[in-house]
Amino acid sequence: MAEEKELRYEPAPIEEKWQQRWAADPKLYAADEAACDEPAAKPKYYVLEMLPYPSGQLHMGHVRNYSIGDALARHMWMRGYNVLHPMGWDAFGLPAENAALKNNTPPRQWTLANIAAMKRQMMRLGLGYDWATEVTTCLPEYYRWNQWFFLRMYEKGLVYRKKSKVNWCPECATVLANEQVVNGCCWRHEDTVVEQRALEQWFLRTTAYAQELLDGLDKLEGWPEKVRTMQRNWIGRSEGTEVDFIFERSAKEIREQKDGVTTLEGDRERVRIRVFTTRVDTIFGATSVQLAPEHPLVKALADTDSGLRMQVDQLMEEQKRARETGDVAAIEKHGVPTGHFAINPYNGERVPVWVANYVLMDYGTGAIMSVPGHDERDFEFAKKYAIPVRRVIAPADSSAEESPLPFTSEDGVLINSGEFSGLSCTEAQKRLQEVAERGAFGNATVTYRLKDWGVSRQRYWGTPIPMIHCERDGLVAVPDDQLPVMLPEQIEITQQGGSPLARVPEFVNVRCPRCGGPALRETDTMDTFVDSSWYFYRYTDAKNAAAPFDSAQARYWFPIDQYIGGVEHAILHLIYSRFWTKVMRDLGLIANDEPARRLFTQGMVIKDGAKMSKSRGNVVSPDDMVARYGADATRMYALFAAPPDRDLDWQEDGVAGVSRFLGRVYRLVARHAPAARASRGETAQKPEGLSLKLERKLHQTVAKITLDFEGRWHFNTCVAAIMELVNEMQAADAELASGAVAAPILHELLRTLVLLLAPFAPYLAAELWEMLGEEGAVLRAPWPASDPELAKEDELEVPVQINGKLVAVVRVAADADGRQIELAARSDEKVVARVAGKNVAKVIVVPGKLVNLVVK
RNA sequence: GCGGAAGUGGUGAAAUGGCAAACACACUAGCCUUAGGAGCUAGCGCCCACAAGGCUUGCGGGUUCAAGUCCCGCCUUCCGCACCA
Repeated sequence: MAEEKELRYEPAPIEEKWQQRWAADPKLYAADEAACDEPAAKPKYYVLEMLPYPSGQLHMGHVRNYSIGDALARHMWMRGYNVLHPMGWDAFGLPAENAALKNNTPPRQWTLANIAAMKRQMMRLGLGYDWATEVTTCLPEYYRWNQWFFLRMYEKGLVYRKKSKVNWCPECATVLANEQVVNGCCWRHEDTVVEQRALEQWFLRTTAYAQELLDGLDKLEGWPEKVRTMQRNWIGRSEGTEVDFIFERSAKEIREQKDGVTTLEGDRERVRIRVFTTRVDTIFGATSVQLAPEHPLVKALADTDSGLRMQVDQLMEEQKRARETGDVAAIEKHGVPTGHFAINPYNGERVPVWVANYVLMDYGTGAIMSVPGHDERDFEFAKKYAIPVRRVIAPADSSAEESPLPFTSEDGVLINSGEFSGLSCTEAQKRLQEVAERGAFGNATVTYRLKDWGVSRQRYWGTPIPMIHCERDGLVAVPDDQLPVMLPEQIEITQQGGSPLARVPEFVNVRCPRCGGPALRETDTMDTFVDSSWYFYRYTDAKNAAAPFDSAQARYWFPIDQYIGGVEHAILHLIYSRFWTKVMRDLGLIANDEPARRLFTQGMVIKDGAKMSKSRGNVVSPDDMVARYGADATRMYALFAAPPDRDLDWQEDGVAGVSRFLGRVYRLVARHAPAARASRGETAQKPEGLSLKLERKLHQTVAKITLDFEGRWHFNTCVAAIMELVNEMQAADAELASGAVAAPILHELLRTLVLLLAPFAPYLAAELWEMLGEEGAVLRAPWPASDPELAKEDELEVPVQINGKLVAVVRVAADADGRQIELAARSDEKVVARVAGKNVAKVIVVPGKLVNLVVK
């Protein structure tokens, strides 16, 4: 039959046709500028997917991420919202420099070519982005605002410089990112051990917002609990006490020996060792003080004690090696006695001062009091070195008197603690803090694990830090009117040491903006997380040449209504962006406290039970899928195969199945479109019979999908629901062909089916929309409403159980009351047979659900 | 070690405490012919030759008229954090 051939579904020509039409209509996915003035009539909706790194190839994780976001955006367009749905490129970063080394292609050229390739892939997938707002972070139009923000933070005291450790590969003679350190060695030179070098680095004072970042999490109800917990742990607030132990030697003595200036705190007569503890209630059990190997006092002592020096170097070496292999908790505790003593300010007890490899300089004060009786780690250490273990807390329930040490619970009572004996742990903590404050040897304090953000990178392909080093004036900020500090384009990337920028004299040698004398430009560039910390604000006003964005635009669009991306960004990107938002708010640029109201983290795409990776050889290319099955089938499969928050197992047979389904939809609509078209304008009569049956299914499907878009997001079951609807319509195909359903109803059935399909399979929906003779974009057609009257069944099947076991199913009217349902159940012959001769003790009737007879 | 998530057919999965396995994939049988990566029909958790019937949501308890779902204890897998004082 000739017409059969015409009905064959071939995605390629359809998708090509619509891709061209959409490309010719740049306003299609643009936000409605006029809507800003009438927020009540047309509310805004900002849906955002995390921007990709332009590697040159989309992977399936991207396809999944963008299919979710695009379905949501399309749905919201159809719901009549003013939608902002942008896309951009996280375009700075190391791979561009590596590619430059490998292929001798300049990073900019390599990056822009990758962007072009990926943009093509996105367009081929039919993703509805407003390309007029595209943001590319490696272009000066964007990164100049990174510099501008850096200067604003510098003015507010949120930027500072300090010496800090970096990973250094002696072979590459350059700095490595943490991810480039593999088992303590360089990723490119697997036999070369990475060193820790101390360099002057730039820092952003994220800790200034630690408390607000923590408190804000409670209000982020639209964020996954998992992400909020991860951030809480990362910020790591802990309340405790700082206490000064008095070192037995004076600063003067140490200074004399050292023949120089010490950096010790409290440069008075006595040297104080400040320790941080969360368990000041155990302080009468402190039997030693432990210092981190990098502690300034250790340095001072080691300067005059070469034996100590050697041993401390050894400890640092151990810490370093452990940090490199990532197995910090597993290293054996190891320490060195300094031979000196310190005095516990509460009881005057003289305890030895040690240096230990398990004490960290960058947490708390870099010194601890060691209480082996009530701390696991101190206990392990004390056992090894025969340091006394003393019990100072008795368990609250006295029967457990013999509880073994270390006893770490706070549910206890102080003993052997002088005047504080008898107090509970919590009471004692309060009292001891008061005493310390009165005696000026300590105070209650809060410590965070969160550290300031080191943003310096000794790299080429990043935002130049806008600072100048002048011999006369010291550090001088680049004035705003000299921004952007341009990244030089003609540059040779080599494997030589240090930042490539340092070898470009035209870049480095400048005049001091203050005194006009010769000066050197900073050659560090910024961490790429800076770029992604505020890019979503730029989308609201991407072309602005006078400011990062217009505040009114940002106020209109923010916060982001729905942010979608992978969990792997749960901490770094999402903390940095929250930090940046708070800084921008304090600069008066925006009104929101948080960047995104709701966050969704989608699951990974896996294949054969493992994450897709080149080394496993289980990578599926999106291009391949699109070429074989079309963009619609590829995207729809990504939504159908699993709920969006779970991992998705990629099975090509499944994509083929979705493609076959789309073919059935295509043929179904194509077969009946002529009849349906003919009815346009006619009003439908009240449906009955087959018409009612199909209408009912249709309205149930609309209700289900609408509800899911409102929050549950089980798009896999949405697709399944559409399949059920199509199956039911197809089963009635012959009757439809013979006119059993009136044309206006047939028209509504097909038209609504296409609307339901539009968020998931936009190409096919557009094609069928046109086939049905509809005008304009499906995207602008209103989302269908479900009529509850039509969706309602008039008869229900009610299962009947006896003692919880299914025995029969009876049909009753949908509005039957409990009595009627029970009657129907009890007159069923199977039920009668089972109940005969027994006593019905209880009858549970849940109208519309089931009947359960409790029989004895 | 701490924190979190998940364990359901051959596979991906579904199920406001109320008929477990919807919807697909794979498979089996049949039909069709333009022999296609096509279409259509039927079957498809396990046991029992069929039927009748029985069993079944990682394991063990509990709550309930009723548990995949709630509670307690275990096991396994995955993810995050990990000497944070």
